[in-house]
Amino acid sequence: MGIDGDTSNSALVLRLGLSSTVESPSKPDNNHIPNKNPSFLKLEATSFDDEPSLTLGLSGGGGAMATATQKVDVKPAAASAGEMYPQASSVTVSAVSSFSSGKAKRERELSSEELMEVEKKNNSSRLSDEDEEGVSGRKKLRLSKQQSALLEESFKQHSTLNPKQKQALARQLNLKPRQVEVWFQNRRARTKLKQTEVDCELLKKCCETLTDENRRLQKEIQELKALKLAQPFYMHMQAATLTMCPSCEITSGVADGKRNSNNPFSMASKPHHFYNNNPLSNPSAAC
DNA sequence: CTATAAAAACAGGTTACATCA
DNA sequence: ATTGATGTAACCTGTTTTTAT
Repeated sequence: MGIDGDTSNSALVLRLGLSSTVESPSKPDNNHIPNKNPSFLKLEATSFDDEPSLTLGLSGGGGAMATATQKVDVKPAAASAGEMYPQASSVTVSAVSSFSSGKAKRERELSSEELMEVEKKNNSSRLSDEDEEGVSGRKKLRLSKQQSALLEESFKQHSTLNPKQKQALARQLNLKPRQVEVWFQNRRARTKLKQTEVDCELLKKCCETLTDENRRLQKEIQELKALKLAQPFYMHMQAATLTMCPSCEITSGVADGKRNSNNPFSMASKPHHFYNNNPLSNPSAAC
């Protein structure tokens, strides 16, 4: 049984190594991110700079102060996209305390996009659908077939997006950049999950094979032990030949011959008979 | 040149909702 | 009509990388 664990472990390590190489492309691909901000932010700002809530955030100059103010006013917009902005400012105050800092960070991005998007919604039939129920809690939209297809298409080309691509795709799909971003994140995760499942199946099969092999070898050992007990004499020679596979045995035959000449019990041929007749004595896979 | 903080992006995990059998 | 399973959008948290100071 100890053998089982050992072999499967080594197989596991090997396999994981392979799978990790499969997944690797995402990181190197992300290196286009660095110089995105200037143009990206500018674009965002121009598209919605007439909103009062935005001016709050921007006026902070980008410090902790700015994030705090944005955290306050953004979330209601996200939670209730269909509602008017005037309401947002009043609702937020009560909601602020429950937001984590991480969330606030994300909302900062969302704020600009959200505002821009809500504006769009007035003329977007598909987005206005979810507005109606987005009054409380998390809203969940279903992407249309076309949107999914386009996202898939884009994902095939590159599994990560730079800000410009994200922006363009979002415009094309009439979605928020954040939604595109989330979709890609989830899509990457699904891809990885699938790959992991495939790897897992492979490992299972590998494990089964090794288990069978192990069982077979254990059985063979039992047989040989039993034989040893039954024929102590014989086992002297057996010991010499047991570790050899048939192909090796040919070379050992010479040695046997030499030894046989001196051996009063010259039974050189016996081992061969043994091997030929014993169904358990298959050559090991290694040979 | 180095140290540091802030910002952005991502991975991994989780939650909540929609859909279907 | 109800319910459990499944898929997935949205979210949270921690980590890494980049950039500005």
